[in-house]
Amino acid sequence: MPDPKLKEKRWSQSFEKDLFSKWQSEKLYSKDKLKEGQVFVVDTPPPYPSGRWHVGGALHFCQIDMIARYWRMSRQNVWFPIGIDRNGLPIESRVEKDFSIKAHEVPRGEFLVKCRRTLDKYEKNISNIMNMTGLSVDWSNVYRTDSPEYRTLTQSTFIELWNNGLIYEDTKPNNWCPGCKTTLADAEVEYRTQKGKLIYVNFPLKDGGNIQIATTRPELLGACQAITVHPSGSKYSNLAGKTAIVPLYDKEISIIARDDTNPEVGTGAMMVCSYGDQEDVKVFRELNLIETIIIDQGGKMNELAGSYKGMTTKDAKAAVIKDLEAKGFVEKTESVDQNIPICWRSKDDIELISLPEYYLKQVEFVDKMRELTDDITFHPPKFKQLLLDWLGSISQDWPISRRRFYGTPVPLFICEDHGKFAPEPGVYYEAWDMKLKCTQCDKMCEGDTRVLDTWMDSSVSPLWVSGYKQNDEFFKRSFPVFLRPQGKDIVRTWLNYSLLRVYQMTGKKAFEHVWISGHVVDKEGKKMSKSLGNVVYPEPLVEKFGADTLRYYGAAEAKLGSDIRASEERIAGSAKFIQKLYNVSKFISMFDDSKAVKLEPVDAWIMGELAKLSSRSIRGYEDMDVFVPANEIRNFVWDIFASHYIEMVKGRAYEGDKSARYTLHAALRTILKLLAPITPFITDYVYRELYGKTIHLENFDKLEVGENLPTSDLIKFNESVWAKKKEAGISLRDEIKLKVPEILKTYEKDLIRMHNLRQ
RNA sequence: GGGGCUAUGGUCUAGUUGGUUAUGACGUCGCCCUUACACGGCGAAGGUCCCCGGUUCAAAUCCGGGUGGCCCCACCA
Repeated sequence: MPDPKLKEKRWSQSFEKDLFSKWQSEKLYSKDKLKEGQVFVVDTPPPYPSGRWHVGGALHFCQIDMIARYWRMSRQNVWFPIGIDRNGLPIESRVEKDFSIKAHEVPRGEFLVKCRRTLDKYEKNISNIMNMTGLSVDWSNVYRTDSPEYRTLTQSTFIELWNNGLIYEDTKPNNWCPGCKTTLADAEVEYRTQKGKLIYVNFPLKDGGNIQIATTRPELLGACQAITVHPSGSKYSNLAGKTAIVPLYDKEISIIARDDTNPEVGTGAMMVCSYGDQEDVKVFRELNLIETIIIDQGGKMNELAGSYKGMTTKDAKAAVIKDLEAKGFVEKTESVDQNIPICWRSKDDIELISLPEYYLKQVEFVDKMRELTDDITFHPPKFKQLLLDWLGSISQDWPISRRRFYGTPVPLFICEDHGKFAPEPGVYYEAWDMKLKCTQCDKMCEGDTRVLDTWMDSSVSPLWVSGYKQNDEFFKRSFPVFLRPQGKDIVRTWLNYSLLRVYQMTGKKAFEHVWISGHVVDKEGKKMSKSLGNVVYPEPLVEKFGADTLRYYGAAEAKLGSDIRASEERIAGSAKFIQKLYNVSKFISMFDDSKAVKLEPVDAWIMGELAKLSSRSIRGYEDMDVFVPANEIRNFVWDIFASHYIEMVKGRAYEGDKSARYTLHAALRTILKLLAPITPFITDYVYRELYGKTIHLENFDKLEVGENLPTSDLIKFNESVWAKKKEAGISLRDEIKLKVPEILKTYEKDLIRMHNLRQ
């Protein structure tokens, strides 16, 4: 048996580290390597370092890397940048937790330093995992959204929009998180279901009698300004125009007829308080009622709540119910399921409070956004609907200011005489900590103390990575961005806001393609979370199985758009394939490569099958679903190439047959290249050992698709011979008397030898 | 309340425009160290393709209804 060129007995993940440092020192993925002409930019999601990454984050980026690697081998000029998203609430709540402090209670500068250091710490964890898993990263070009340069871009876009009137300030009721003490956008609101109490309260009428109201928010009684009833459909319709008295507060309010009060719901009469829900907001605005805010910014009752002052809303609710019951106002109490709006970060209950905030116009852009989506290819197509659903639900402009600290400062300054003004764009303004001369007088003016919603930063990432306002020449070659890959959970935020912002700045769609993946969940299909204790971390898995195994698992486990259930058992299964690939390579490495010659029939057959494999795999890659090539290649390598072709051709290969040796190597090169985006380590290892250069700068082979291939007949025949020998109780190398069927006559020579057939 | 997605052997998963005995993996059970590989080879068992109805010569695949799961939206006071 000839000596294999591949010396190692088996593939070991310990070879991976070496290869990764080679890639880095050879600058394989460097931005400088880009050539003239169009650049295919991947708007890689900048991960947020506010905690340890679980295996889902790692697999998500591996998949994105596979796509980027495919396009790099296929279209060459691919820019795959890595950024880190570092602004906003997540890091602030992390720091508040880690240091047991409240952001509002420590000096701002000190708090910012703590945030930055904590970000650095968690960022290391992420970059470490990115390196371990073999991402094709150019670390010399990493960007951070909290850098002065990036924040300058965010501020420049803000200033331009402000000057164009697309950003305005207004005071309107908004989602308020009492824990974070800031306004939130609708996209930052989540919902929690809970059992609540529906209280039926009798409101006395001024003229005698009662009107009954069902409410889940009795603590808001003090802010009650009206009662509405349907004008005709309700038993209370005839009370419209009368006056009722608010229990406990002895305040007179009117009963008003409104078409949109559903007579079927509750008692048919609704109390309107500022603010229980969005419906209250609407009624207040339309009826011009005077707003009474009885919950303060910390989520506690204020003096307008009377004797309940200082209580949390929860305590106040209990106290109010008790008092109502004591005084005989309560008719009955029912238990109901409620959907409570909560903060995406702190999970505190959200209250509706009005404060002056800055808004970016989005309502008037919704139709345009819809139009843009028609010109973008979604992978998988079905997830386009996620975006359309969200667009359909947009009913108000985007509040973009946050009363927080670690974010891009609102770049506005306030002149006592001339009002607010925006400075010149193109420079970074730490507005809360500086003064600027008014544009119309000599006064030095204070800057706004608020910061921008994080999504104001991350939504311009497509502009940043394509060189907008930094490098006009590069921007021309790379915009619109070729691909936006992201998870389905941030469609309503990152995707939606990016399309909006980029359209507002450029008048164009941000992306040609959008790739949206499912989640990685635990083995029962549940979301991973620390509180459930079901979090799987990637580092031990990489150490145990290697990056290629984990990556292959991430590609082959589920079709694009489906969730992946993390399972160590199944990762172990992927390791087997990596090992199989190594063994096949090692076998072929026993033989010298050979020039193309006239191929023997069996060799021509496998080249035809290889061409089919190649075209199917590439079709999968072009659809950006790595599931397809991963499984196609596996099935081919294992079930056709190794089991049948290699067995058939072995004899000739040992004898030095040129056709066999050429075909073995040609097939191996094609297989390795097709697999290189998914398993970049083992493919590069073998390619370098056997062919003397890196695989990652190669192109895919163009092969002629074979037709009328005898594949199924060959497989069937081989299986029948194996079965017969087994039945006869003889070894596979023993001779057997068997005729090669007519249809396989062309392959007779190799078949006779493979099975030791006696004719 | 509305909408979307989904439902395939013990577990996970494929199935392009409907077409002969439904894919593969993991696991299970036999037999085998056959000159790349025992993290292997060969073989086997295991499925009413969620349920009901319809279209069709023909449906896991299309249509309608139902049930379960996941997700999104919404003003149930």
